[in-house]
Amino acid sequence: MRKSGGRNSGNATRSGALARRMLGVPMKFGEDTEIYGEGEPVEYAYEVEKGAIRTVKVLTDGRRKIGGFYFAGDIFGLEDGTDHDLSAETVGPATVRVIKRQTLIQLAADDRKFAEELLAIAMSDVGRAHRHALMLIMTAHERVKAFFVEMAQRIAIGDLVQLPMSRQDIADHLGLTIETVSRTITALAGTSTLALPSSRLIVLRNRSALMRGAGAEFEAGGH
Amino acid sequence: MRKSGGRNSGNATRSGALARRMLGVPMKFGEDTEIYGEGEPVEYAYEVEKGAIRTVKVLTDGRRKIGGFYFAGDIFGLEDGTDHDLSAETVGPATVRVIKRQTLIQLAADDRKFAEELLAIAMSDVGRAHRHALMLIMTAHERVKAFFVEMAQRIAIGDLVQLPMSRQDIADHLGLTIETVSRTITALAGTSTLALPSSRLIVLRNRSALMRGAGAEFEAGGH
DNA sequence: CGACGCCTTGATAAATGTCAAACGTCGTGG
DNA sequence: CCACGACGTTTGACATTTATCAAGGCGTCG
Repeated sequence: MRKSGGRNSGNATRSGALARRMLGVPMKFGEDTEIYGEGEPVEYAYEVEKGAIRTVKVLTDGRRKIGGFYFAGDIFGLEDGTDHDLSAETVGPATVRVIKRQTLIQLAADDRKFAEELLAIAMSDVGRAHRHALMLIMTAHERVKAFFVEMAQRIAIGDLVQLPMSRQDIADHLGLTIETVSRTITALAGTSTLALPSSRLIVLRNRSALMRGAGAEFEAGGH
Repeated sequence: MRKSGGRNSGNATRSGALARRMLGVPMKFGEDTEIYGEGEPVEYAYEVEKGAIRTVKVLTDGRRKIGGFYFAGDIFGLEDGTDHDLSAETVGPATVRVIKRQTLIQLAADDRKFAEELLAIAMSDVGRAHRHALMLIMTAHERVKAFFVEMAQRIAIGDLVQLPMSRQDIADHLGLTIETVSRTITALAGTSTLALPSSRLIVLRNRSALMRGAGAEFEAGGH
């Protein structure tokens, strides 16, 4: 379904809770590669070391939903229940630290500080999921703006955002069609809110215009 | 904004992680009463003992979003960060167990089993938020159906669902207008998928028709 | 009995999705 | 080195869904 430029996103290797402790085994994955599938048992937790990951759910009628994107330093795959609710795939080539869920729980039991950190990660995931849900009740323009605000916070280098994901991925994350996303981005470029040297390269020209109406409360809490 | 019949939802007192351990102080609240406000510091965690709670966010332009509903046995208020992202209000008169967040963390540190349970609660919240987000990308009909499927799982007594919340609450939870919700419910009653003896009383007449297309994956995982 | 709030229903407008085609970029092969 | 082809993206015309505006019904409580 994809091929795209093998250009991988420029976000540097940020270290997260696992990397700092040298936990887990780094594994490399190619582009558009499944790391775990929907319905598979939850056995591991993962931390992105390099690249980007998306969690995906495909409905029976073919519609696709992207639960979230994970970048360097982010942890994913932490779910309750026995089976994964969504599958996880690489957006581009990526390196991921893998650790047994059971090991993680064990470590948490032995190390109180780590336990708190783990709980904090789970709770911040709750916050992220809530913000995502909040975003989905807004208009198409607001959703797209909110998406860029989030990307600005998470993967911007200065005013530059190098998008690792396709328009289709963005659309599936925002619950919109690719056409609506494309039109909205064009409109934002028209008002000089942002500029796009290429479709995957976004320059933030006016952050306050971007924030305006884009949830208006995405700065608070900053996760 | 509300007055409604003081009829409180019939769901019995289910006990959750706190009540089972006799933790926290039970407090009574009247209808439509704020338990904590958006922006307030996160100091306590809460468990519903009786009644129903909604978490609310009001956007600057007046739009209202309901993050979720919590019923007997459910825990809410567990957030990371220092401030609440959404406020919490009673839907009808309710009893809520209140416990200091710090106490909870302390307990978790001492009791490994409890720590795991706490982590599981946070993770299941993530799951719920994801399902909510998933629901929000579907059509109005599907969202309403999914809502009733969820209610059927969470507060049904047999085939009877006694809704504690107003149409407006449902609309704000589903990201729809009250009119669209109303029309959709009428349509579902028209196809005998459900019957409504009164606006707050729903009889599930055809669960499979309700599930059909309503996410189709809401049974799996059952939280 | 009357008023108020909630819910439903109807007519119309606006937003977004669908279908279709053209454009640009990039990699491949002549 | 250039031409072609594939794919992702953009743009356009039109259909559909949902929101908005407006009014009426219905039950509940004072």
